[in-house]
Amino acid sequence: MRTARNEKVERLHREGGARKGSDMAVGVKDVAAAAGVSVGTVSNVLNRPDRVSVKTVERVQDAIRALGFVRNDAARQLRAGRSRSIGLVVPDIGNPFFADVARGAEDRAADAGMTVLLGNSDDDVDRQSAHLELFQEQRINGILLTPASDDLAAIGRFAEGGVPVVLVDREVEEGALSSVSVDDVEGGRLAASHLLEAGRRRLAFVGGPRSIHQVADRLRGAQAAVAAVPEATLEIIERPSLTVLQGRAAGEALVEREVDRRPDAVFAANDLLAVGLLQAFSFGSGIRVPDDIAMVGYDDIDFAAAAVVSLSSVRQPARELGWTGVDLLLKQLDGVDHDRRVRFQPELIVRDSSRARSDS
Amino acid sequence: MRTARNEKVERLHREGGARKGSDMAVGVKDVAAAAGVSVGTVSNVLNRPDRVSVKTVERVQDAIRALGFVRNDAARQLRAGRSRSIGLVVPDIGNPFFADVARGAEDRAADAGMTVLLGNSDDDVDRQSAHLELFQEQRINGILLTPASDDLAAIGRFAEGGVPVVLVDREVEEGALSSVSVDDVEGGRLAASHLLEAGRRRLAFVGGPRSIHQVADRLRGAQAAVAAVPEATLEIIERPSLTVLQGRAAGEALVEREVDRRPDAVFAANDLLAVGLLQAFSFGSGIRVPDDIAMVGYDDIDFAAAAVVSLSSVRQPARELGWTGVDLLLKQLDGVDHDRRVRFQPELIVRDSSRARSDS
DNA sequence: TGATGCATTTGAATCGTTTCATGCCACGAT
DNA sequence: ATCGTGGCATGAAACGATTCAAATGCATCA
Repeated sequence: MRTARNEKVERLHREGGARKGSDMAVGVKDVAAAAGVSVGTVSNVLNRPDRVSVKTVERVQDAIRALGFVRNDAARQLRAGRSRSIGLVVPDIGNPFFADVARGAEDRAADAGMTVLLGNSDDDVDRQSAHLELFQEQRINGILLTPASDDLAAIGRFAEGGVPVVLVDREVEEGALSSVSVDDVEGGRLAASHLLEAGRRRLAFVGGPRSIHQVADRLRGAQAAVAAVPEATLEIIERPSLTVLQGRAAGEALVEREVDRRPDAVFAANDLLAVGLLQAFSFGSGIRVPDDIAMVGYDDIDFAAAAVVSLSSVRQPARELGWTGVDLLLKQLDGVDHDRRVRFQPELIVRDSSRARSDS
Repeated sequence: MRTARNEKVERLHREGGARKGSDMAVGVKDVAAAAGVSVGTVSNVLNRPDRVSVKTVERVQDAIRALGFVRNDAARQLRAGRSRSIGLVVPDIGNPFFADVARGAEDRAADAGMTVLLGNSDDDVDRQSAHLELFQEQRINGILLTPASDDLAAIGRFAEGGVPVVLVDREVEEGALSSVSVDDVEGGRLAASHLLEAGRRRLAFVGGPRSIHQVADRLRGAQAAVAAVPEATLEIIERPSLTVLQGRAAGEALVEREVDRRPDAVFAANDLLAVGLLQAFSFGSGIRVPDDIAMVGYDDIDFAAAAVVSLSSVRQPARELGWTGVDLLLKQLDGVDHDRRVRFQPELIVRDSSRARSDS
């Protein structure tokens, strides 16, 4: 045994430290042998250098370098009972909003020496649970999840199974689930108030299916703001999804209308809709933005600022959402007492699409 | 020992299968005890059900369900010596192109029951190697990497360390590295040829630093196409980065020019630049797209189709890039002989921004 | 009846790291 | 000289799934 080890180390040395191929894994035992200490000491150097004398630390670290030792995380986490990864399940990483969430999450995780496992659910419950199961096998430390379904019960059960879950962009009334979200009611209020303050009175809300939590909340906020101004009205233009195409269709319908039946301001439930509306309004439609119709979108995606008529939008801190989600998870893991639900306030970014009428 | 195990199982049963809390992990031993078989059999049920009698399989699976057993992947991979994850390191997941790459990679990985570890390098070599090291500790099966630096030597050394590496959107002349990429020279040629065929002769290329491999190639392709048409010219407008802002600045500079010194077509090195140019051209600039200046971008990001003047663009199959990258990795792992470098052909998507002059 | 072959099951050994009770040593106080 | 004390180092045990040589049961055939 001893001898075998030694031979192995010698072979490694002979090869000059930079091993080609990959047939042989260097373990703590090899390092220990090379440094002339015990495995326990090597482990201490790795994890609690302060408990080891300076001289020994150096010797061990030299050996680590010389042998090109890389910790085997599987063994480490087998012993520890937990891994150093967290799972992130979003509907679609291709959606810029979630890409930003992922970015924030990964940043925070990397700070903590943790790693992010990515899963796309496509809003499909089966894909979602497939990911959750796989992640669970990896003994992830926790999950950031934007749930695909309204069936939070299943997720609740999952959370009770011992894996901390943080809901992203979705709150749950009660129970053990943590969440990071943005106050969508306030966002809707902000948008509508801004339009009202700019002197608009005939507002319209263009939004996706009301079954989507976020859409309903944004509408609610807008309604509240409108209700506070006596002569103001809010028309609801419902759309089946939140895409550019739907926005364009909605816009074209408005263009068709008689001029005095058009709203003088539109609040779109997200920026994609808003972009579609903008497109419809610019095809020689006779509608000028913001002169005839002022526009406010939601999400403040990168393109909002880059649109031809730069789009006012309610900013959601997507990156912070991800960052904070992981932060919550980490605190939960450390057993630190903390808020289980963080709610951000949205911010209105005013751009050209809702500036005062040029002819006011 | 026996007794202790049995007590544990009984306790689990008493709690009704759905364990609250998380103080106790269910292992193969528990399952084995509950099913009245040995651990080896449980393992066989899990991994080679065909070697176990039907009756036993059922009994074991019942026990698994009853106890809520979840395989501990750490132990599994410790024994196996390798994990079931692959690493993905991109400059920024917030960039729609890389988000799509990630999407494709994750799809393919999920098909194979594998999991994707995500890392953002921010084009920073240190961040990049931090990720690589972390991933290496996790004994990932391979890495998909869009390298931050030109220092492929370091990455080559890494690859020789035994971890299969697939470069994404970047090729390497020789050596052991696999890659998936798109033929950028051809993409440049396509764009320029298209503009030439539409009758344009005074072309301009707007592009980021030439040190970026992709930029240089796209330019090279465009130059080749232009050289083939005697009276055609190609002006190069160099820009320090590939952003909307830089595009707008370049556009404004063109607007300033005397009319007869302007190009009649612009090929932008990516869509963000193109969007910026479009913006500059539409501010009552007197430049109409495509009548005065035709435009072609690169990447075909989602917004290209949604722009006010819908943008012609050279499509890169981002999702396939990711998908194929993982596929290459998997083949490499299975020892299947296969191409180590896959190169996609780009595709030109023609939209309004480069249609024939309305007054032709 | 015993031998033979096949299908199934067994359980100890293994992977590489961390933990922790234990041992060793040197130095200062008594 | 003896006892404590504190600083370091040690190495066996443990984590949980997988593997594989060996054992077992069972049916078939000579």
